Parts: sequence; structure tokens; C-alpha cells
Amino acid sequence: MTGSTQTPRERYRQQVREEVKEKAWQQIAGSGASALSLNAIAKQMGMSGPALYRYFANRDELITELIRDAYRSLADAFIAVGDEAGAGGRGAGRSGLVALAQVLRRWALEDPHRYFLVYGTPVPGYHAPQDITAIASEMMSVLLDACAAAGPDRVPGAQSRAFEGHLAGHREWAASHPDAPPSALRLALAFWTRLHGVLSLELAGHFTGMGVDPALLFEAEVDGLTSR
Amino acid sequence: MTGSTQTPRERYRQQVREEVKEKAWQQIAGSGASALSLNAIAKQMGMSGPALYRYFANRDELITELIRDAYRSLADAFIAVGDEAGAGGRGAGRSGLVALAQVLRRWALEDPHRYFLVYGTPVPGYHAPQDITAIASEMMSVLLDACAAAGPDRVPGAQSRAFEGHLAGHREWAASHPDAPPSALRLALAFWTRLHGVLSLELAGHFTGMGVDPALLFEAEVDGLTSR
DNA sequence: TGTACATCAGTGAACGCGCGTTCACTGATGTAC
DNA sequence: TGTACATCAGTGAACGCGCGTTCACTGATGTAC
Repeated sequence: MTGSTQTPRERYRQQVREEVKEKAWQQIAGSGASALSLNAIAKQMGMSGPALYRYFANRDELITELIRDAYRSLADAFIAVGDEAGAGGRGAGRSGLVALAQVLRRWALEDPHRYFLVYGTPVPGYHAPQDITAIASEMMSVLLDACAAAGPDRVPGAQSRAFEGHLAGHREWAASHPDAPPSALRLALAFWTRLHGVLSLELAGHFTGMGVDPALLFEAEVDGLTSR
Repeated sequence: MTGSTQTPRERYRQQVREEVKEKAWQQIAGSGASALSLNAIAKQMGMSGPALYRYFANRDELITELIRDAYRSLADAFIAVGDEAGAGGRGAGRSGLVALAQVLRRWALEDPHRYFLVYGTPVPGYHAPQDITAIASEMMSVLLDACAAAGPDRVPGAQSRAFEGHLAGHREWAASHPDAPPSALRLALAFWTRLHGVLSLELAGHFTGMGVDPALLFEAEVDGLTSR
């Protein structure tokens, strides 16, 4: 990806950058992204604060990098499922959406703070650079593949049909699938919003004390998207 | 609510508390809840920092109060719809859910930062006091009313039926409606998660640049919950 | 293989800042007789 | 109506803290001849 040969110094730089990010995630897990402190990370690594400026221009660049990595990890997991589907594996056909849903849920539960960094309350004044929105598009493309393969008319309702009319005229976001029917676009959006609805409420703790098993609720929502 | 008579001093205290909260919301709108600063609020009110400690024990108490007010405002709006329905007004019968959905959406769009304070990334280490969870229960009770009035079998799917089996045995959260059928509980949860799914992604800006109208998507999701 | 130079990681001091919170105090407002 | 006292809002100074970031500098590592 980067040059095939890599000097020892480059290798070292990259290792330290990785370690900084690792400690950053630990810190976020403890006190949230807004409390992320370069000085605290440096101390944890046994270095002095200013040393980190050899590796990151400033605090914002570190956060951007964390967000990028978070997106990347989810996108890669999605793409892996998509490839299996393409090869006729367990992600193929109508079960492709089920596989993607499982991947999404696992990714979210694996590290809730990472989930919230991407899908939670936006950081005030922060705007994602273009390469990050490109990663989001990669994910959407995999999702659209699965939706197109799932067959039409999965999301019922009169308004849903009306909404598909709107989508027929507003499909910039689905530029990777110019031939996908509006019903597939509708399905992709429902997949995205319904599953994030369950996950964000679950991870924010809004089900604790209710006695409901979020895993079963999630399953039921996936089923509602893929059956009938 | 508090004593019917109120001394001028009490009245004044309450006015100042209100003004503090008002400035706090403005500040949250500008830089997020984590950047909320008592000193900055005081300065904005033309007072010195320590003065605010006459009105709030500390920063945490102020934040708790803001969260409480946020919950309260949504719950009150829900209850108002519920009362109309009880009086046979436009919130009655199957359209009750539609009215609640509209209220929820309006409340969310009215002040996105307020929305995120309640339903966004949880504040690390913060636990809501019991009286706040009680307000959440009030809302859920109104929602369950509407779901019970909407009739059975609104959310299709095999797993959905299986999930209703789970709900039949786990209905602590619906203690206010011991006689509501599991299908009504299922509907309430779908209402909650699906609409928050659309709203949280919309308010976090994940639809910007996609060309999709979130209002129509929301409408379509509401329709999917209330028709058939 | 050895020397001269360039590159670069990391340090420690320093700058300016704003934070939450405490404390002793002043002055205005309300209360009791 | 007037005086004596208690209550309480607000001030200003101070404490300790940690933050991001800059700067001049040391010392180790790599490079060129």
C-alpha cells in the first residue's frame, strides 16, 4: 500500500502512531472522546507531552485518524461479507442482509465508544474530510448489493411506496448502483435506520432495567427486513 | 406544585435558575454539552463565577437539571397528545401513533442538542437519577396506550412473533399496561427504535449530501408501523 | 571501515488559558418586636 | 413606624489543576563519501 520497502525509521514511526491511537481508544473508553488529551496519552506511554507532535500535527488530526480507522474497520467487515456473497458463500442471496446485520451488530458491541464516535452525537464544529465520506460510500455500496439481491418489495406500506417515488428521483447517494430499483434503495435505508435505532438505544443504555433482550429485538427487526 | 404562595426571594431565585439554564442551552448549542462551563455562563450573565454556586451545588447538578427538563418537555408533549386521544380528539384510535410520531419528530428538530443530550452518546460516568427514569416511564405509558388502541399484528415477521413470546415473559417496563397484548408491546418498541433510528442519523447529519429527504423517510417508517 | 554530516526522536521549560470550587467578606433585602 | 437582627445574593482573591502548543536544545540514528 505504502511503498513496499520501508525504512526502519518509517516502521518505528508507524508503530508509535499505532500505540498512540491504542492509548487514545483506551482513554475514550474511560472518559469519552471529548476528554481525549494528548498530554495524558504521552504520560501513559512514558513520554513527555510535546513528543507526540512528532507524530500528529495536533489533537484534531488524531481524532480524525481515529474516526477514519473506525469507519475503515466497519467498511472492511462489510466488504468481507460482500466478497463471500459474490463467491456464493453464506452471504449470498437474501441471507446477505442477515450477514451484514450480524456484522454491524458485532462491530457495534465490540466497542461501543467506537460506535458512538461514528454514529453518536456529532462533535461540534467537526467536519469529516472527504476520504471518510468515501469510506461511508463503500459501505453503502455493499449494502446496496445485498438489497438488490434480496428481491423487490421487502418494506411494505403505502407511504413506503410513495417514498420510493421520491427515491427514484434522488439517488445520488446510490450512484454505485444506477440500475437498482427504488425498492432496493428503500430497503437499504430501512436497514440502516432501523438497525441503528436498536443499536444506538441499546448502547446508550436505554433498555437497561426494562427487561427486554436487545439481541432478540435486533433479530426481529432484521427478520422484518428480510422475510415476506 | 411548590407552595401556592412564594416569597419574592424564592421567585427571584427561580428566575435566576431559569436564566442560567437558558444560557446553558445556548452554550450547549454552540459547543456541545461536554464544553458546558459554569464560569462562562456566569460571565454571560454579567456575574462572577462563584455566584452560580448559590443556585446550583455544582456543574453536575446543572446538567442533571437540563436533562430532566429535556425529558419533561418531551413527556409533556406526549401526554398532551394522549389526553386529546382520550377525549376523542385527533389523537384517538389508530391515528394516535401518527400524532405521537409527529410530536417526537418536532421535538427532536426543535432543538437537536436537547435531543442528543437525552438520546445521544451517554455522558461517561453519568447515571440518571430515579425521577428521570420515572419521566421516561410516563412517556412509555402514553405510547403503550396508543399501541393498545392501534389493534394487533401491526409488525409482521416470523421472528417478530417469536420476539412477542419473549416479551410476554418480560414486561416489567410495561407495568402500567398489564393487560396489553405482546403485539402492542412489540409495536411500541418498533415505534421507539425505528423513529429514533431515522432521527438520530438525520440529526447527526448522516443524510446530508445523500439527497434523501429525511422527512419523507420518517413518514414512510411511521406508515409502516400504523398501516396494514 | 572510518569519518563528517544530516536527519530526526524526544526533553524540559515556558506561555497563556480556562476550568471547578472554597473562602472570607460586603451590602442589600427581609423579618421580628 | 422604627430599630435590631438574620438571611442571603454576589464579589474578588485564591488554590490547584490540566490543557494545547511553541521553542531551543540534546543525543541517538542513519547516510554519504
